Amino acid sequence: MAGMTIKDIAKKCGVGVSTVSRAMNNHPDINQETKDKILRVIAESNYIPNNSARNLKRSEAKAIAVLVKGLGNTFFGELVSGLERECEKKGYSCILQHVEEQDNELDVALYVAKEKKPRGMIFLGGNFSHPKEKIEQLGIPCVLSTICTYGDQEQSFGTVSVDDFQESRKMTEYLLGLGHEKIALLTAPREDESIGKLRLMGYQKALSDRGIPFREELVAYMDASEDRYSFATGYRLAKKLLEKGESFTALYATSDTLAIGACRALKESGIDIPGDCSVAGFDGMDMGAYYIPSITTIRQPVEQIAKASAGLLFNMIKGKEKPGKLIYEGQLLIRESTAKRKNM
Amino acid sequence: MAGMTIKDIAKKCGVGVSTVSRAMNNHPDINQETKDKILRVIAESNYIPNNSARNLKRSEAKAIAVLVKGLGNTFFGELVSGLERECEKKGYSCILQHVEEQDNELDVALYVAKEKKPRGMIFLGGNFSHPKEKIEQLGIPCVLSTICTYGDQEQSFGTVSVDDFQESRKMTEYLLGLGHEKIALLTAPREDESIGKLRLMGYQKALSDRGIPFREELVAYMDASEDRYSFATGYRLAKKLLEKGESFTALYATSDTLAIGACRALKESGIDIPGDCSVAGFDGMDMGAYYIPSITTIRQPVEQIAKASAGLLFNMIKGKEKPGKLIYEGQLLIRESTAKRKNM
DNA sequence: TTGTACGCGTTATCAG
DNA sequence: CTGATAACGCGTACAA
Repeated sequence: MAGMTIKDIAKKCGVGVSTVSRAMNNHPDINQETKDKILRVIAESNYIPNNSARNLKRSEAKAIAVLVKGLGNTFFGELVSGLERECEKKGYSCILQHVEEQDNELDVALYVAKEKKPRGMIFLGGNFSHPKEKIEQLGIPCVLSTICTYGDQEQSFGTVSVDDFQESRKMTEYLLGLGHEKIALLTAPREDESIGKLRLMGYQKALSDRGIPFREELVAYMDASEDRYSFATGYRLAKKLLEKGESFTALYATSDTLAIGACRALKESGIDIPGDCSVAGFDGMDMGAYYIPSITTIRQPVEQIAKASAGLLFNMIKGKEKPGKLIYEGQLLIRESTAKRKNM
Repeated sequence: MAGMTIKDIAKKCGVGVSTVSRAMNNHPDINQETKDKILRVIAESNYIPNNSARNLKRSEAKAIAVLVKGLGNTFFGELVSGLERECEKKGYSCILQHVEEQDNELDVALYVAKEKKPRGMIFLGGNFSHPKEKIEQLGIPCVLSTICTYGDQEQSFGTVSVDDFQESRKMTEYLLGLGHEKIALLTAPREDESIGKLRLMGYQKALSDRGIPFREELVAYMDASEDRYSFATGYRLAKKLLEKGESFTALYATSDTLAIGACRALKESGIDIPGDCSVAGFDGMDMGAYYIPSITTIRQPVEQIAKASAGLLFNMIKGKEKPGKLIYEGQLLIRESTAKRKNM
């Protein structure tokens, strides 16, 4: 039977609908025997409770929602798994919602909030430059994971991430330490005001600390409308740099995908990695370890970030904690794609 | 204001709820002026209709659901985009639902069917060996995309894919044509009854056509409980083969991810690709093109499959077409990772 | 063209 | 411990 409802089950068991409801939702006030019987009948009948009706009725679900913008970012996978584990521990369920690259994550969030009534929300990906007012309209605590916002203003949401500025600086310093001075940079669009900007600034800071002038010609910015963090973009940007005839002995891409795309472009120009040019990425994606050469990168501490994000959010839900900024340290993974500059 | 309902909007506009409903749902019987006014008020008020209530009330949504099992499979991204495009053309909306690797896709399907009331469903990924009865309980037309089921029994669902048997045979023949006779194979668990089995059979067939005996020692099967199509698995399986001391001049992995993992393992053993050993994959993932060396593979015609899947499903919905098997041809992409056997 | 009233499947409240 | 019944917010038949 297809369209079964709680009523059908009630009839089958010879009880009232509320008793069935109690059985399903682990309510305390119910006789164990009746409960067992009802659950058995439910299992036999392939009955599936209607979630729409549930959500409609329920004032607040014991759940949090996780909004993921932009798939393909493999490292979100791990993050999500970690988040799910934490939810389970707390007895919360975890609503996963994907947001298309071109969609506005906050609009989606508003819908999800209304439909699923979660008690809190975690955002992965996206730039997240939204008017404060609109965020507050959500009416539930929010945590941005992996997205470190630029600036220090009081925020209405929590934030858990690495310090993109410092980590980027760390990577640049590592490359400088290898003797590279002409370091090409592949990065987010000029307009970017979050991660991209911070990573760019970290790069600039490291240079200036060494008294090396920042050279705009060595930076390839993504196109705001067309590009994403993808292999193709990395390839295109590196190609562009090469065609302009820029000379550099290292290339630092602000994501591992970009780095891999760039490697291909370098290879096609007959440039050996790391012999002629070192290449570094950012994120610590799985696949960088399997690439040939394996990619030097900054690994984001995914488990920690997941755990901390969930922890912060749960505390915010309980009113125990105010939205704050949590920073975790990334790990510089030195692999095959980087080496000392030749002729030093 | 947070919890706004259709009533609030009605009050604000001085009209009845049904008029508001009509305005929102593009009903014909409504005065253009009142409609405009209502829509304006809605926009100003940040009102969001409650989807749970909508779904509860609506008998059937003009939508199809797409269930994706196992992210990480980059090539599903393209497929989903294609599907979405086709839906839009038909005026359908497209409900995307992710299924965890360890979850049962059919259970999820049952939930989604009940909650969102789509008119049809498309399944991506998974093995899909489910009892016919349970599938029929879904009560709506289903299409498996990319999953070609083994056997020829009459099915209750449609199927759009490449012919995994033939394509696998094609790849093996290509490798044989290069002079390779000892071809290692990285493939699905022994228990696999769908894609994995077909690809294995294609490999065997190609060998036997040439009178080359099938050698079990050259095949590395995934572990049913632990492994997936991942870099790590490819690495592990190739490593295992190497450690057993098997000698082979080509390695055919039944997915590009496996192939890339295997490349890494070969490299670490000092084996040059394709100099000492050719490597081939399957699927036509983006990243295979950027790998060094780029990976020879069978490219699945994603756009065609997406288009055909949607087309078949819509026809099944309209009752125009019975569930059937649609086969598309894959494309052998010869890239850098394969070459003629040395010393021929 | 518009408004009123009912019901979709649940859960929660309350009286038994 | 259990059952009837009132919401939840919306779409829609039907009446106006």
